[in-house]
Amino acid sequence: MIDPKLLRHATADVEKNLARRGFEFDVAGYLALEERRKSLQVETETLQSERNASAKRIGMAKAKGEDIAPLLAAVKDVGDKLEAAESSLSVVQAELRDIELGLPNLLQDDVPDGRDEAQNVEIRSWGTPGSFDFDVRDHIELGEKSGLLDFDSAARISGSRFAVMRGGLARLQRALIQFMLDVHTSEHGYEEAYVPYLVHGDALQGTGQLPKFEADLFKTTTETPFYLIPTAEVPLTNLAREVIFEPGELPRRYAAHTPCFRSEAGSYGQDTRGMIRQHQFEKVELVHLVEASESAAALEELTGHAETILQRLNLPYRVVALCAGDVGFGATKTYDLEVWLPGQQRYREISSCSNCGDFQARRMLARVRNAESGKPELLHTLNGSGVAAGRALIAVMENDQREDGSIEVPAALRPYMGGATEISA
RNA sequence: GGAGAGGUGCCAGAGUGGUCGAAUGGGCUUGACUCGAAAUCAAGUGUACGGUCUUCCGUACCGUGGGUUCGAAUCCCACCCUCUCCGCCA
Repeated sequence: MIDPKLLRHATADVEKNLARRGFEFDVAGYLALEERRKSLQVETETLQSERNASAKRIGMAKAKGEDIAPLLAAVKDVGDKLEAAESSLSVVQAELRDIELGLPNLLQDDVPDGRDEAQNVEIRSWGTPGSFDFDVRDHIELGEKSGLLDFDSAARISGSRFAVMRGGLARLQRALIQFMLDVHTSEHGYEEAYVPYLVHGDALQGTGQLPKFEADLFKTTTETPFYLIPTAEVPLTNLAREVIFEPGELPRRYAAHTPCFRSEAGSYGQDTRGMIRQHQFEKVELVHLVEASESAAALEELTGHAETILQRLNLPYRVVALCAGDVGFGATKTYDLEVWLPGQQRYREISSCSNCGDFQARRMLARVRNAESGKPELLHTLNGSGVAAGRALIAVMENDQREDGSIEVPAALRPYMGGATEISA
C-alpha cells in the first residue's frame, strides 16, 4: 500500500508516478471519497465521544442512586445518529481501502521509462553465449532424446503445463537446489527456512498478490480456503507480519526452496511448449527484511547473490533494469537476471529481484523500532529468486549439451551428483 | 475426529455490566542514593487512526467477527487459535 498520508497530501505526485507504469489513478474520485471519509469520521468520533460521556454520567448517577430516566432519554437520539454515521463511515472506508489495495507501488526515480519489456535496460552482462560446432537442440528435444523429460506422462496425469522428470535429470534439479541453498546459507549469510506451501488470503494480501491477482492463484475448496503459494516470497516475507523488530534484529535474510504454483491464467499461447512456463515449478527464494535506509543497497546485494549462482554454473546472463511499465505491482524497482538459452537463441528471465520499499510492510504491519525515537517504523522488504530451479535446469541442459544429446554436469554440481560428470539416457 | 481447559499489555497474572487502556508483581527506561554496583525509593513505559497533527484533543483496540445494552474485557452467538487426554497417522 502507498502511504495514505502521501496519497492524501501529494495526490498529484502519486498520480504522476503511477502514470509512468501506465496506471490511471482516478484522482478526483479518490479525493471526493477522502473528503467524505474525513467528515464522516469526525462526525462519528464526535458522536462516540458524546455517547461515552453520557454513558459515564449514567453510570455515576446510578451509583449514587439518582433517577437516570432523563439521562437515558437524552442519549437515545445519539445512538441512532451514531449508528447511521458509523455505517456510512465503514462503507466509505471499505471503498477507500479497496482503492488503496489496488494501487501499485510508487516507482523509484531511477527506474527507466518504458511501456513493456522491450524497453528494459541492460545494466551488465556476464559470460559469452557459447558457440557450438553442431546444431543445438532446445531442452525439449534434449529431454525427448534422452527420455528423461516426459511431457506426455505429465499431460495424462495433470494436463498441460506440467512436467515429469526422471533419473539423472530429476537428480540434476535436486542438485541445483541443494547447491543454491548451500551457497546462500554458507556464503551469503542467509538463514534457511522451511515454510508452508498453503497460506491464508491475509498472507497474500500482505505481499500484494491479493486482492488484485486472485485469478493467478490456485485456491483450495476447503471450508476455510487456502491458496497455494505462487512463490516463497509470500510465506518468507510474512515472517515479518505484525512483528516489531528491535533495532539490532535487522537485517534478516531468509532463503527457502519451495515449489511454486501459478494458474497462468491469461498466458494462453505463451511458452506452451516445454518447461519454461509451468503450473508447478521449483524455486529458491531470497528475502531481505531491512531498515528503510538500507533497502537500496540491499537490492544490489541481493541481485549479486543471485548472480553468483549463475556464475558458478558458468551460465551466460545479463542483468536488466525493468522499465516503468514492466515493474511488478508491489515493487519500487526491479532487476531481472536473464540467462542465455542457446535453444531459443535469446536471454530468458531466470530471476527477478525487487525492492518493495514499505509497500508490503504497510500491508502486513511489519515494523522495526527506531533506535533513537523508540517508535516503530515500517521496515523495507526485498525479494529475489536465487534462482528459479526449473529454468536453471533448462539453462544447464541447453548450455552444456553435447552433440550426442548428453549433458555435461557443471563442475559446481558434481559433488551433488555423486561425482557424475554427465547425464544421458 | 472425540472430550475438556483456555486465549487480557514486553512477561506473569487479576478483572463476570459502569469513573477499565485495564489492578498487582516482574521486566525495561529515567532520576535519587552510591566511588561504582547491588539493594532501596520516585517517576515513566502499548498500538493504530483522526482533528487547523511535533504541544494538545478525540476515537478504536482485552483471539476474530457479529449481537444485546444508555454503557461490554466482562453477557449471548459463530468462527479461529493454543494446551491436555483419547483416537488416527508420516
